[in-house]
Amino acid sequence: MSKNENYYRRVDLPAGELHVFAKDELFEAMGARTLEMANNNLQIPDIRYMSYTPDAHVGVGTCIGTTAVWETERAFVSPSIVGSDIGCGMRVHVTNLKAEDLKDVKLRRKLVKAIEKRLPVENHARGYFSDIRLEDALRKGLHGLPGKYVPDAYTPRKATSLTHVECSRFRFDESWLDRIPEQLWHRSHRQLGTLGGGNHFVEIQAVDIDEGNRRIAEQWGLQDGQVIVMIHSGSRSWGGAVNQYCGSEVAKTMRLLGLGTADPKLAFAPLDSEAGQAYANLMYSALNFAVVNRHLIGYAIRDAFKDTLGAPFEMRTLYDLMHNYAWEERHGDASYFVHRKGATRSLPAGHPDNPAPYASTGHPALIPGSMGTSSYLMVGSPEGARNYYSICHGAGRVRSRNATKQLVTVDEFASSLRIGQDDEIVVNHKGLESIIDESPQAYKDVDQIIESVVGAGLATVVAKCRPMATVKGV
DNA sequence: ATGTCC
Repeated sequence: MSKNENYYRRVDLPAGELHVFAKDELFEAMGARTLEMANNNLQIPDIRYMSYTPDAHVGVGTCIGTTAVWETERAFVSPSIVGSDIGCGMRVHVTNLKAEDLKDVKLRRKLVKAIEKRLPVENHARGYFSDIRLEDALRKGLHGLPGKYVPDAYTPRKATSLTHVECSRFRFDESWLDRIPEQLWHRSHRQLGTLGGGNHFVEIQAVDIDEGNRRIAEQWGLQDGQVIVMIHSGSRSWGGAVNQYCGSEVAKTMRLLGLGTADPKLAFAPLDSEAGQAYANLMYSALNFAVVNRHLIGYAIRDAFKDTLGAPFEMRTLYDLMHNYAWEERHGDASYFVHRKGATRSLPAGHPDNPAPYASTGHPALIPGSMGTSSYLMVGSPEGARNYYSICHGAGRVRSRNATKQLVTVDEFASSLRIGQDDEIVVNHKGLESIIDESPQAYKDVDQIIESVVGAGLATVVAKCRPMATVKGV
């Protein structure tokens, strides 16, 4: 780590201050368009704080990597600063396996096949959980699931399904659900327990503990070489339904109140307006969907492991958390409405908002890398308060899907996954052509992102997680 | 991201 490196700067834009947490070369690579977008977002009335994490890049209306904060009493809510996949986030399960148990590439292939059998990954796929009512999941989150799906039977010594999550149930005014048209409801039926496409994935990884945080790693129950399962998915078409219905409501309100910026795609409304309330309440239903969806993906993977390995198998939940959402948080003595779009909350030890099991360590912050590269388990630092405890959400895209398809060959992609070697990262796609836009060259180097977060003092590394097998949608 | 244009 170079001593003269800067990891933070304040950028004074015409509309206000943008705080950027990134090492110099990452900041310089962000480009003028990211600053233009910040300047538009800073024109939303009464905004109190806005920042970019080092993985920030251009998105629709608002950059992915944004944290934007209002005081709750005069808050605006913005579908653009939540992002299209409401509730998108990460989940990690800790197995009782060691990496050497999965050393045989044939076994990893068998495992990937077993996962595909229980986890629909193709476009338009229906989920297998036909006895779960969509309404119950939307209203009550994990508490709306039948008992058999809260699989603590797999974690006999410790119940972790409901306690080791950022939030097991988002409460909201459920009468807003009636506003969603029947046709949009229909799309979401039987979609719980499906992976989705794009950057969503399930990955089997091996843990490498960082010496500096070995004590915390042990308190989290992690050991070197331990196999974990990392899940990245969101609210599928239900989030889309919420955006579709609320998008037009928010647009109406903006016209009525004469609100807007240079970017017509940047949508926002006062939180206490009719449209703001519609969006906030229905957004919470989508957060419930996303948490339940990742939970059920975990449930399916447990069964796949059990089918493949037999033997006593455990897969307790380490944590589930989001990186596309907005909600109320207390900071100091005041209440704030915090938006995170491609940003992860990372609370330090002792912070009162940690779930009970992580009160004394801080909760795990789950940061995925790109395909073929490592992922990270982080923990927040007290100094993270200066950024409302937001850190990065992953590597961050560096070139478009089309540009990546132009640039990267199938052979290059295959070699980055070490296809054909003993330590091959097994992928569920026979041909890599269809997911070449997810190759590592589409993304920034996650190690540089992590170095920036650590260098800025926002969080520290607890473990680096090496990929062994990956399941992707299309 | 998304039954990615019913």
